[in-house]
Amino acid sequence: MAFPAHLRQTQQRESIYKFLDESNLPLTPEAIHEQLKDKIDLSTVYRTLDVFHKAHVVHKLLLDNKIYYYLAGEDHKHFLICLECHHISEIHTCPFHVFESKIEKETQFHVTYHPVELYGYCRDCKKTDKNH
Amino acid sequence: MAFPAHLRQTQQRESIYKFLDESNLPLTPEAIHEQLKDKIDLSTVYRTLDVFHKAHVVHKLLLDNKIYYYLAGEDHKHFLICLECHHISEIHTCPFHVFESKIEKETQFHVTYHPVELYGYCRDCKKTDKNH
DNA sequence: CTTTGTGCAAATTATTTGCACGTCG
DNA sequence: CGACGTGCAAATAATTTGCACAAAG
Repeated sequence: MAFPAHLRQTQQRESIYKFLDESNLPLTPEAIHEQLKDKIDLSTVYRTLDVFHKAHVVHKLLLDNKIYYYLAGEDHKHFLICLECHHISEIHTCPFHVFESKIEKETQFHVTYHPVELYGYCRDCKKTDKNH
Repeated sequence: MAFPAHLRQTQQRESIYKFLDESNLPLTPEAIHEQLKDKIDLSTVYRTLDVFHKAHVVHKLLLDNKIYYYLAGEDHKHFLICLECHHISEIHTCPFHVFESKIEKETQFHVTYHPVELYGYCRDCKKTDKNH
């Protein structure tokens, strides 16, 4: 997808945007900087992600006390997050819209997005542990 | 609700548990410590929340780059989070279970919980800004 | 008693900021 | 040009840890 039109476009922002786009999964500022460190300072990564977030270009997600960023994209994204190995994978369906409009009507709250993280244990980690 | 039976029960843990239970909304370690600072050290708050989290007694949520903790309780909880004033309120319905079992079947991922945060603008903040 | 939790202080990690300079539109 | 973004270094905030002592079961 293309770089958001209403934001000033710099080389750094483009790189970060592109990297998020290609990665396709949530990433920490650290991880982003790790890949682009010869071109971009870590503080710029933070500032850029913040700009992106305020512009609703990215969303955030919490895992293992670290903040992950991912492109908001055109439709909602949802992730399966393993509590054991911390692996994140994406799922591609969402029956949640109905619920959302119901909430909007009842509460007059304007819902802009609903990231849904499903936490649990992936197939491999399920075996290993006494994780239920 | 009662203190989880399988965890060693100390005064500090009881206090923190009780405070979360009464507050009923997600809280930061800071905020918890603020209330209990004469009895409990901040590092104990962190350690306790971590124990609770590993035992699935609490869940976490991210807002404004701060981590909030709330009691998992017996049934799922869902929150409306205002991106403007950062107010959190709870909603009490959830049509998500069906989706959850579908995912479990398809992916063999064992879902233990699915906190759902709906982000958007509350009634008051909706008026104020050019928030859509 | 033996194991596990806690306070305190210090260390580490994560995030933010000021400022001089560079780049975008 | 003039407004806004960036790098660098330094500051602040958030979270974690070591260790000696205290409390729980």
